[in-house]
Amino acid sequence: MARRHRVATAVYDGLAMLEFGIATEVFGLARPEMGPDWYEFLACSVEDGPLRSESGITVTAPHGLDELATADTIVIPGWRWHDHAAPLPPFVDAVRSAHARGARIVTLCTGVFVPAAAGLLDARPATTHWLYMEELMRLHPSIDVQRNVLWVDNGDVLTSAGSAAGMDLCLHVVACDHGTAAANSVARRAVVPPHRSGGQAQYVETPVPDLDDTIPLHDVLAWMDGHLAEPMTVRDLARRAALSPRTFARRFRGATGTTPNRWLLERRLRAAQDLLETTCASVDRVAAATGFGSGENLRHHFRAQLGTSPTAYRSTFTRAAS
DNA sequence: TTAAAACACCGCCACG
DNA sequence: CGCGTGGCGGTGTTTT
Repeated sequence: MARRHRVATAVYDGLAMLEFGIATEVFGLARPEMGPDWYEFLACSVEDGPLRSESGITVTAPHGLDELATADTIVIPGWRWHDHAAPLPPFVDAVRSAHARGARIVTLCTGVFVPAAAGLLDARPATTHWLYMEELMRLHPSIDVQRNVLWVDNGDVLTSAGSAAGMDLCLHVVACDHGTAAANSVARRAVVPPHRSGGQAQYVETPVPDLDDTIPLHDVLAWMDGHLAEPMTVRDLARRAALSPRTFARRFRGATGTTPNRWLLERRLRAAQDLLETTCASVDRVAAATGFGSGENLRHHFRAQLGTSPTAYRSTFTRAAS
């Protein structure tokens, strides 16, 4: 049996505790229900102490920089507020060589400055907290900075926006490794919403909207979630919300950061993935149960959004669950 | 794969 | 004036 997937999370002076905590929550908690192949979590000091978090709390970690050489995934929480231009050279080198031998690099918020300094993001898309985008573009002009997304997945280097978006990225990583059902289970335990896609806006226009305005929208959102299998048009949804189609579309974007159809497609695909992982229903049946109408249609979207076919996707999970 | 019909999206603008 | 609304139509996407 292969050794467990090792997730090394970097600890340093000026550590952002919330983001470190997100990595701990997702990868570090004991999860016997996930079976023996769950992650091995290593907190690694990448410089000599004493190390203080950005809030002044002193931290010590049980592992050191050398563990990065054996990690399959390296998580880099928010980097200290100073020193964005040239993070610790030994740390940057360790990240570069880990990446070169195939390790996956996952950054939260300003953690992006480390792979950026290592040259791993040149001419590639990446994101960070909106407060630091200008600085990232200035220090690394060749990076294709994505301004209004929650996270970006390049396969080998994954970057995410402000603090809480790190949770969405970590859940995405779990979904890639263990399937959406596993990611949903982690999300449920952490009591966060199951999934926000990478393309979702970093700041929605009305983050804390007044109740009067949004309850109808929330009702519609919940209704959509509960009726994914049924055909629905924007006109229907607008009527359900007692708004004109034009206003409904605008409010929808304001509240969710996407358009109704894209949101629906996300949800339907998620549901389809879930059914493929957890049932043995035929592709046609899965398509019908998730609102795609026909297997052909499901295959089309599966390929466009996820780059595989439903059957291939399922087989990676049925083989892993032995 | 292509074709065509239906639908979604969004800029534009008049209206209250 | 500023602000949200909602109808119109061009363009792109989705479905069959």
